[in-house]
Amino acid sequence: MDSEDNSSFGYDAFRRTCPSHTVLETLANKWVYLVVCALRRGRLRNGELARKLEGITPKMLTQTLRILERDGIVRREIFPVIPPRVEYELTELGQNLAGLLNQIRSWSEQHVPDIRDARARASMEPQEDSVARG
Amino acid sequence: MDSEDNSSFGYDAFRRTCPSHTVLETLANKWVYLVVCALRRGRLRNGELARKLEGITPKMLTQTLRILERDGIVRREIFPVIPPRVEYELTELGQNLAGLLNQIRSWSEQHVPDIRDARARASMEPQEDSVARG
DNA sequence: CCGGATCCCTTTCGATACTG
DNA sequence: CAGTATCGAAAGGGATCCGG
Repeated sequence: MDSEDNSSFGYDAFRRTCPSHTVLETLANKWVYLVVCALRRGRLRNGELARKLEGITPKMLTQTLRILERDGIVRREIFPVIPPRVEYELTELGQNLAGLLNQIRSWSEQHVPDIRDARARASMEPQEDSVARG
Repeated sequence: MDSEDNSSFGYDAFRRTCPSHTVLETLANKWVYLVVCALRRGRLRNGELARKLEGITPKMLTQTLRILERDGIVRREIFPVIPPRVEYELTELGQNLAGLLNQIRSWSEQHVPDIRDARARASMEPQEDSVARG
C-alpha cells in the first residue's frame, strides 16, 4: 500500500485523467477562493459580492458563480422582482469546502511577512559556493 | 469590528492591493497544490516529482518549483555530481502549508461523486418554475 | 440591479527540441 | 538528470454594450 496520502476512494488527484484532478483544477482559482470565503458567513447579493471582492469584474463574478453553482457548491436564488434581486449562498457541500478554503486564505494573511522575507532573500541572489566534484 | 473573518494582522485577501491577495494568488494554482502535496512526505528529486505529477512538463515543474523556492516554501538542494542530482523538500513554512493544501486535495478526491452529480443535474437545465410578480 | 454577449489583449500553458 | 528556449494554442480577464 503506497497510497499513504490517498486514503480516498481510488481517486488520485496526481493523475491527470482522474476526475479529482479536474475538481482540484476548479478549486485552484483565486476567484473561487474568494467567492466561497465571502459567502462563508451567509448569503449575499450579487452587488454585495462585487463590493466585497474588490476589483472583480461583473464578468468574472458571474462566471465564477456559475461554475460554483454548476458544481453544487453555491445555490442561487432569484427573486422575481423589479429591480432584480439575486442571492447566493453556500450549499452544504460548499460550507464544508469553505472551511478549508478559508484556512488557506487565513494562512495567506498570516504568512505575508514570512513570504515577503523569503522573496527579499531570494532577490539577493545568493551565489552557489564553489561546485564540481565529479 | 466587521472583520470577523479577518482575525489576522490587518491583511485582507479580499483587497487586490493587499500583499495577502498576492500570496493567495500564488497558491491558487493547480501545480502549486500538487507539488507541495507531493513533497509532503519527504524530499524528492526532480525526476521523481515529474513522474509523480503525471503530465507535468519540465517547464511547468521547474517554474512551479522556482516560485515555491522564492517564497520560502520549498528548499532546493543541489548535489554537484555527474549526472546532476537535485532534491527538493518543504521548508517549515511549506510543511505548515502542505497540511492545508493536502486537505483540499483530499476533499477533491472525496467529493468527486457529489460534484459529478451536481454537474449532471446542472446539465439537465432545470427550467425556472413560473416567474414574475412585480 | 442582474448578468449575458462581444471584442480583444495578455498571460499561461503544453509540446518540442536543445544544453550542461 | 536537470533545466532552458522557443513557439503556437488556449485560457484568463478587462472593457463595453445591450437586454430582462
